[in-house]
Amino acid sequence: MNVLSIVYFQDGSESGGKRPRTTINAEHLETLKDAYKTWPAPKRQVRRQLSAETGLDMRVVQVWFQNCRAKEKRLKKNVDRHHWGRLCKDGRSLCGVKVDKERLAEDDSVGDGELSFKGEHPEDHLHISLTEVLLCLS
Amino acid sequence: MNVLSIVYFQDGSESGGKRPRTTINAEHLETLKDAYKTWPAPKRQVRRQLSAETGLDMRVVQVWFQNCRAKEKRLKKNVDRHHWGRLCKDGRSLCGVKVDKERLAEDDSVGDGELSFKGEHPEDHLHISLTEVLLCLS
DNA sequence: CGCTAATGAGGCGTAAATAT
DNA sequence: ATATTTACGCCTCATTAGCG
Repeated sequence: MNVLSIVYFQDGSESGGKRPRTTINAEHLETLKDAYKTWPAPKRQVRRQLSAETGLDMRVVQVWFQNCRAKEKRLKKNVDRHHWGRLCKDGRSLCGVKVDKERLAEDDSVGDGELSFKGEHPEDHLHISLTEVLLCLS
Repeated sequence: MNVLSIVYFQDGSESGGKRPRTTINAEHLETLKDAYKTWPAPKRQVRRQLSAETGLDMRVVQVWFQNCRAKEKRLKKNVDRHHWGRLCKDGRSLCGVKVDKERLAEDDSVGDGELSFKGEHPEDHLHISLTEVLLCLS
């Protein structure tokens, strides 16, 4: 049962219909993420500052923090080995990444929760944490 | 609930029918391929720029990139190390994944072009190919 | 013919909207 | 504030169809 809601914009004017989807670019993201690190649930005043800084609507900023908190929580659940194990189960794919259980890593140089890549050339080598991968894959 | 969308053609006319096949000439191709080299999956803003630059409809540009990626993938059998190297170059981040060149994998059990994950428990272990990761990250 | 522009189904991520 | 749902944009994949 969808109801057309009245949306109050920053300038005080009101408009019918939904707020158009905002695209948060990399620059905005940097500012927001930075703020999030030190204060994941900022009060109105801080949000106002962020809003002015980025040019984003205060409501947009608020929703972003809400979603970011939700995502972080979701992510923590994902890191739970049970979830991870479930994703890998039976060689099912995760975001197109197929798991090959027959070829498990047997070395000890790779720490827990880490991914290592060994390419043909040294500059191709890579070491990232599982959390980062999940962030990327999520 | 799908709704038949109105398609706006290049000449400005609109119709619910099919879009006539666009002929992408050599000049367009050069621009697009050039852009593709540095960024195979451009965002809306870039596509808009390309669209304005060539005179092609934004949708046409988007489809071209989609088809181009599909073609590249179709043709690519083995991993192109240059592509990988370019992505990791200078420790830049890709999709939020930071590359730590200081922590290269030194074991030999991980084959070329492969990623290994070693978790706390055996069932958490994972082995995926670089191609799959690239596909996922692309 | 081969090549490729275009389509449609289906999935994913996430901003926005709504419910609790 | 959190939890859930909805809507949108973009992607892939398989197919279809138009042009040289």
